[in-house]
Amino acid sequence: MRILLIEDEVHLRQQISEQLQQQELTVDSAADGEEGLYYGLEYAYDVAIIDLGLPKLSGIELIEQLRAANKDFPILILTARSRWQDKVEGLEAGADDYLVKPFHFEELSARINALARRASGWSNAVLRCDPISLNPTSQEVMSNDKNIDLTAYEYRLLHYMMLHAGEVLSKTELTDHIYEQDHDRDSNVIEVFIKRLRNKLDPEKSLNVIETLRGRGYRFTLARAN
Amino acid sequence: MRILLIEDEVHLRQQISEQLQQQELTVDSAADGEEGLYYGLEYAYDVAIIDLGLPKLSGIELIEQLRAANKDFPILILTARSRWQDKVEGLEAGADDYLVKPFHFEELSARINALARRASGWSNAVLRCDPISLNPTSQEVMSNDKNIDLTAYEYRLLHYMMLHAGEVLSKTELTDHIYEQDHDRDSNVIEVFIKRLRNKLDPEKSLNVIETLRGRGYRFTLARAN
DNA sequence: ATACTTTTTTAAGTAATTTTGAAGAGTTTG
DNA sequence: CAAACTCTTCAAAATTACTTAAAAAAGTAT
Repeated sequence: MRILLIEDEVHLRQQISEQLQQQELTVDSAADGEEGLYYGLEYAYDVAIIDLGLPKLSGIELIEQLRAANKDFPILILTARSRWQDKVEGLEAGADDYLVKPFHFEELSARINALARRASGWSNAVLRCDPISLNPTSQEVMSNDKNIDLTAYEYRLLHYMMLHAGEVLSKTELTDHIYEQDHDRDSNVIEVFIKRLRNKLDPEKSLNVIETLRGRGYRFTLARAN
Repeated sequence: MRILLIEDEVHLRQQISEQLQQQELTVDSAADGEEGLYYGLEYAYDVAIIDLGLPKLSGIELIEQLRAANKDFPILILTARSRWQDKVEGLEAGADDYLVKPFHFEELSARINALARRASGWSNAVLRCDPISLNPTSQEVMSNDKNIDLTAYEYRLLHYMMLHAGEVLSKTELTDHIYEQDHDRDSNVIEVFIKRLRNKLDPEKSLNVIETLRGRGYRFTLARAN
């Protein structure tokens, strides 16, 4: 994910930039409005962080110009506490959220993530356990970039197992989470579904996606990649 | 698409409600904050319109409570010109946009559309999933540059599905967003409309526009083109 | 108002897919 | 090796969706 940071205070800029990079985000930073505008128009960002008190081109003007140029990435504005009223103007100009300085870094991080998620239209993150991925929104399951068609219960089982990738899940626990309450305990449905999942996800049996732990349950062996 | 309208002035409420219904939107309306809160917590909406000068529970409190309950549909606030400053508070409380009374209905309509489509990740006003496009303003639907005549409910269904293109939508979710509250749950209307949409949008069955996920729902398969 | 048209809803039959339990084969463990 | 557990297969049963047609409701025009 690529972030555009426009902030004139050198120290704060470097601090934010570093911390975002530690979150494995890509950060381009600009020190004034003009430079920021250039970046904003030139590259594609997932989120922009804009300080309103900017030299050369004010934050508000910058936002207006970006929006006028049809740039629709989410914009988070930063304002000094003494000028917190400015944020209203900022929101009017097309910003999506604001933060008053000083702020905790966690707060900034949380908002960036929320903005990015909302902007990309996903309310749920995709579960990735390479080479298998599951998208809860579209309910699409892919293995090696190939689409896997699952039935309703196969999907439920896989979803639960991927959510708990690496954990040992007893058959009882699995039935409990996959069926509404009080489902017949004397049945081998889970075994049957496990079999089908193994077939569909990994027909060549080269991955060993689901491990059997005799007497204890099953474990989804692939590690979470996100 | 289902809208929650909370406005105490009877006349204005009815007027807005009627006009929104002409846009093939489903509208639930409430006359005070308490009633509005009840609806907002109970049902799923795509956008809420909240007047700030509300009896029983103020608009601001209402917004705060909805947000506190993790309701994240976009909120548009209405304020009297004499109290336009209130909008600041409203935006802080978690509203997404505002409109000062009196306003032109087209303005309201445009903003609702903009809010809804931004919330579901669309950047353009016309929903395009090649070769199908839908224009919420003119209510025109085109497939391969040919105009498609849809009935009111066919249009509502398609609009909602295209807004959420790629997502799995259960029949319950679809009825919830297309009909006002208390609609018969034991009915196969959705199936019937899906059938009609499939016929009209793609008579040759060459596209597979709407996919069935047995036991789970339907998915509009064409990808967003903007 | 009344007749006519269109749309929406219901209902019922049909078709298709999924779920499930049972039974036998296969494995592991003590 | 015997007991316990798991795998595999299969088809009956259950569920779910599709399709059609006609009744009901809503909307228009006369």
